[in-house]
Amino acid sequence: MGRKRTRPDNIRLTEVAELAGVSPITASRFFRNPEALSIGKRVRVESAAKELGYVPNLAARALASQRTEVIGVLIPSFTNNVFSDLLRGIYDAFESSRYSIQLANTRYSILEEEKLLRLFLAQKPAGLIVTGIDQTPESRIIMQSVDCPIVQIMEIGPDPVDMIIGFSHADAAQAAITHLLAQGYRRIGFLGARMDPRVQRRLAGYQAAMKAASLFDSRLMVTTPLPTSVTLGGTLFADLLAKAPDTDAVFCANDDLALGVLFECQRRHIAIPKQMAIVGFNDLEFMASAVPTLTSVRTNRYEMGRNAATMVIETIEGRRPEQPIVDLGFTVIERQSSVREP
Amino acid sequence: MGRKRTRPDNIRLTEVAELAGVSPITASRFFRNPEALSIGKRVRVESAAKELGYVPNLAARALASQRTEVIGVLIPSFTNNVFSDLLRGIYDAFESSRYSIQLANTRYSILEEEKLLRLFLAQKPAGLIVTGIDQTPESRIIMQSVDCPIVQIMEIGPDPVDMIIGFSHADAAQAAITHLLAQGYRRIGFLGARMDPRVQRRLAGYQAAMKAASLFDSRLMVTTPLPTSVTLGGTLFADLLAKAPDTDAVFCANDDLALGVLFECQRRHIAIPKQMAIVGFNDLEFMASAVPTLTSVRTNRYEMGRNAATMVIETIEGRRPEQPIVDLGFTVIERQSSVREP
DNA sequence: GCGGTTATTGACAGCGCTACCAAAACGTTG
DNA sequence: CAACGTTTTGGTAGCGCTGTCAATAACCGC
Repeated sequence: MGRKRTRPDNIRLTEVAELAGVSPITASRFFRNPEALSIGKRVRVESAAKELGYVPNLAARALASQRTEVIGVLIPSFTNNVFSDLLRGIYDAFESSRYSIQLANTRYSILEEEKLLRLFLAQKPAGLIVTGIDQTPESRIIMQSVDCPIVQIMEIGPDPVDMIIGFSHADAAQAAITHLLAQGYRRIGFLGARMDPRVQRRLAGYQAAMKAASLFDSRLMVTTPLPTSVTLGGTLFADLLAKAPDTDAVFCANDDLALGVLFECQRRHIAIPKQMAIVGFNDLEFMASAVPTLTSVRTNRYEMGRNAATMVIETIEGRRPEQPIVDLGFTVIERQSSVREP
Repeated sequence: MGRKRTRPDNIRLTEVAELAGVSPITASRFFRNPEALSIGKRVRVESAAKELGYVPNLAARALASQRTEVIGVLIPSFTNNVFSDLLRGIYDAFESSRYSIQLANTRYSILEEEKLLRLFLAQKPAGLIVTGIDQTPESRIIMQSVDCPIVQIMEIGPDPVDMIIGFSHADAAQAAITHLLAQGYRRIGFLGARMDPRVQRRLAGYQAAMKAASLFDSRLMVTTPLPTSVTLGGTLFADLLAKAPDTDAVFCANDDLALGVLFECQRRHIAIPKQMAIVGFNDLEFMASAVPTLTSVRTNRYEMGRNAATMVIETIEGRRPEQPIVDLGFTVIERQSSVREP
C-alpha cells in the first residue's frame, strides 16, 4: 500500500509556497509568468525560493504540462569543424534561456535522422533544429505533424518545413568559380569528399558555372564518398592531376581538402597561384595563415547557429519572426592562392 | 475541478498492458528488467508495445523513479578539435544505451563549471563526465556528495573524485622534449596558448625536462591567455625568435600552433628540420600530411571519451570497473619536422 | 453606493510511471 | 500430498508539478 520510500530531501514547490504564505499554484505561476502575480506575492515567493534554494523538478513539470523545455538539435557530424562553430552559436543563444539542448548525431544518414526525429518527438520537445533540407518523406511528415517550431539550418530551400536559415551552396560555389574565371583560370577542377547533399549542391554550382563558360569537362571532377581530411585533399588532387594534367585551378568543397592540396603542391613543387590556384570552402581560421594565404568562401556558421536558436526561442514565446526563410549569404575571400599577379 | 484538457493521443503503458493482458506494473517491468518476466508475458508485452508503437514517457519515469537517464557532460570548449574527438567517443558509447547526454560548455571557467554542476545535479543525473581535475573546492564537495558515478577525463591525477581517465600531460611534454634532445636540439622553445591547466602541466613537463638537461632558459617560453589558433602560432613563434634568436626547436602545446609555426617558417625561409624543429601536441590528422610532416604527441581522445562513457555505464549497472584510474598514455610520433638527417 | 469589468488567487484532479509490499503461481522435496 | 521455498505477478499510492475553472479582491464609471 503506497510507498514507504524515504522522501527525498529536495525542496518542493509546496515548501516554497508555504514559506511565502501563498498557495502552491501561485508559487508555480511565479516561475512561469511572474507578471501575473501582484508585486507583494512576487517578492515573497522570490525570496522564499532563494532562501530555500529551490530548484524546480523538471520531470514533474514536463509530466504535468505535457511539454518539455528541451530543444532537439540534429547534426550530421561532430568531427567537422563546420558544426563546432554552429554548435557554439546554438549553445550561446540558449545559454541565457531556460531551454536545454538535446544534441544528436545523424552521421550523415537520413534514416538515422528519421529514427532520432521519432525519438525526439516522443519526448515533446519545445523546438527542433535540424540540418539541411534532405529529410526522408517520412521525416517530413513527422516534422509537419508536430506543433513545435522547427528550424532547418545550413542551407536554404524553397519549401521549409517551418523555418529555415542558411545560404545557397550552389550560388557560393558558382561565385568561387566566377572568381577563378575572372582571374583567368580555365581548367578548374573540383574536389569533393563525403558528397553529402550540401557538397552535391556545391558541385552543381561548379558545374553550372563551368557549363555557362563552356569550360565543363567531367575529367575535372574528382569526388569520393570518404569522409574529408587534409590527407584526402592531397590524394584527390593527385587523382585530378592524373586525369587532367593541364588543370590550372582547384575548387575544393571544403578547407581541409584545400590544405591537403596546398601540401601536395608543395611536395610536387607546383607554384601557387602561378601554376595552380586553390580555393577552399568555409574559410576556416587557418586559411588566412597558410603560405600562400588560401582563398575561401566564407560562411557564417556561428551566426547561423545563433540565429536558428533565436528563431526557435522567439517562436516559442509567441514572437514568430516575420520572415521564415533567412539567407545568411557568403563571401568569397580572395587571397594569394587564387589571385594572379598583374 | 480537475482537468478537461484533451487527453493526448499517446500510447500509455496501461494500454500496452491491457493489450498484452497483464497488469501495468508487469508491463513496466518488461521495460526495465525483462528477465524478471516469464517468457510468455515477455513476448506478449513486447508485441503489444510494438503493435501500439509505445514510447515510454521519460518525464513520468523520471518523476516516479526519482532519477533520470541523463548523463551530464561538461567540456571547456566546442571549438577545440580535441573535444570533438572526445565527444564522438562519448556519443558513440552512449548511442546503443538508453542514456541520453546533456552537454554543457564551461568556457574554460571553473566558476561556470560549478554553476553548471549545480544545475545538473539538481536534475539527478545518472552519471557525470567532467573535464580535468581543477574544479573549485565547492565543485568537489558537490561532486562528492552526489551518488552517481563521475568520471574525470583528459588527464590523470592522484585524487579523483570518483573515477578518472586520461594521461599525464607533463610526462607527454617531457617525452617530446626528450625526443628533441636526442635529436641534438638544445635551444628548445615552448609555445602555449589559453594556458588552461592541461597546457600548464605541459609547460611544467617542458620545464622539468629542460632543467634536467641544464638547458632551461625562461626566454625560450612564450605563452598567452588568448585562445589558440594557427595564426597565433605564427605570432608566438615570431615573439620567440625575437626573444631568443638562436632557438633551434619549438615544442607547441597543440597542433594548431605547430601548423602556424610551420607557415611562419615558410614565410621566413627557415629550413625544417635543419634550422628549426617543430613538435606539436595531440597529433591531429593534418600533422601527417604537412610538408614536411610534423612530429606530434599522439593522444587517445576518442578512446578516452568512449572509455569514460563505458565506465559510467558499467558503474550504473553495478559492474564498477576494478581500476578507477585509467592511464591511456601517449605516443611521440616522430616525423620529418624534428628528425635530423644523419 | 451599485453593477460590471478586470486583476489575482486558489481548489482540484491528474499527467504516466514506478517503489513498495503482498499475494499468487509454480516447483521441489520428504 | 502437504509443507516449504522460489519465482512471477498485482494493488496501492504517490512522485512534484500545472491546466482548468471558479472564486475572490480590486477597480471603475456613473
